[in-house]
Amino acid sequence: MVRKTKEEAAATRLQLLDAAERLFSEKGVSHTSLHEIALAAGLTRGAIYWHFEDKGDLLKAMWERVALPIHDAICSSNTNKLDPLTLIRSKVCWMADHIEEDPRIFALMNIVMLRCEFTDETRSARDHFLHERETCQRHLLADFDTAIATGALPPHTNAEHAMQGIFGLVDGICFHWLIQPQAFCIRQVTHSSVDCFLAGLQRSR
Amino acid sequence: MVRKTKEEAAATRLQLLDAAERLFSEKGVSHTSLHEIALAAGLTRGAIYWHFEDKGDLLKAMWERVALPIHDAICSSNTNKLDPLTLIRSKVCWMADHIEEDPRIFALMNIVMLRCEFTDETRSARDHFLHERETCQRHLLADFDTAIATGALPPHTNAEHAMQGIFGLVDGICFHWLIQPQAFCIRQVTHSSVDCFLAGLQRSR
DNA sequence: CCATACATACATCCTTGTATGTATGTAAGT
DNA sequence: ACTTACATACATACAAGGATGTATGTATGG
Repeated sequence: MVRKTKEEAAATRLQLLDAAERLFSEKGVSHTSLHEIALAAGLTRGAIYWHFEDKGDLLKAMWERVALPIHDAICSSNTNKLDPLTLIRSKVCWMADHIEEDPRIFALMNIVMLRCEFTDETRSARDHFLHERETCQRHLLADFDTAIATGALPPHTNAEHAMQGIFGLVDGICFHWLIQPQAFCIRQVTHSSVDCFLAGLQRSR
Repeated sequence: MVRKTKEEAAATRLQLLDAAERLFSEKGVSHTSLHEIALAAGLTRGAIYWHFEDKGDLLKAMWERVALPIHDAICSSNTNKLDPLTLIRSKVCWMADHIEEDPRIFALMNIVMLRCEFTDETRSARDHFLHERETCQRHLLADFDTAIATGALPPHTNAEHAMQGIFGLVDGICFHWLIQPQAFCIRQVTHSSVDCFLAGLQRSR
């Protein structure tokens, strides 16, 4: 059955992205062949090579599709007029709050942290990831600056260290949870750890 | 040149481990062939198959060689009679204090976090890693219990959450640093973040 | 003389990339 | 309205290169 209309082609593309997402997350990027992906989507490699340049391009496309909402959540401006620390808390806990429910986010983080070698093959996807990561860090840094400026954090606070620390904290917990999801509740541990870290910032001398 | 004596054979084995360590860290585990490893060690695949069962076994052996000192550092008993929080601090900062100097530790963490897909091929090595990881966590948990029992931390402290949090913190910072080593000083950020986290624990209600 | 410690040779299986085939949608011409 | 022609959206076929595992060769130590 050859698909013809643009809508059907777009649907095919999504099927391929779905299959790639699932297989990459289950078996690892380099251990998944394009043949397997096409098969899982009920297609052939011809479809993949029509929609994507190669495996790296497919990975990148899959990556971009999921990374967008994550990026938006963390880089969103303070529309609700939350106080600075509450804003930071809600942003950095976003991942832990959604990774259990949203299989797509789970798959992305699983691929990034456990199922993907950072190498030439994944370079373009990785560059995209790093670029978004930097944007998130800049926004978070600005949020810390605001918190310091408004007195929510003491004036001597090192915003750069605070940002790197809290970012590492949530990613590290996520990393451990992905390795052993049954070991602990990522939501609880992330929330209490973030609260603890922010409390430590507030009361530092 | 065929090597004969047991000492020479042992040296050959170490050469293979060295080559594997370097290439795995540079190119990723699945993107490094046994042929490349043998070539880098000035040998052939025959030598690898003599000393190891397959790629997974080689990875596991390489892993065990480096993981041991890390394990010892974190699971060591409190011989210096440090106060509980200082002990915890020194243990969890050990990695950040050594990863820049020791290329072997750098390679191991780089492989674990960025250059290795957690999949069937790496299963035996991963299981070993997870087992040591659990041992470290148990020791660290005991250290937190001691800290609570001696009053260094408030009695209502959740030791399990604290352990997961601080472990995630240092691993997450390590993860980010490996992705972009030039972005920040891992030692500084780790130390200040750990201090901050422990301060938060101390002054929590 | 036998086991060790490799090197070499061989067969098989994948995987990738590309080239080609093909059926349909679509737009233009008449 | 009907044909023509071309682009689209794949499927199929082909060629080439690795990578792995194993089988065999071989030189030396003990």
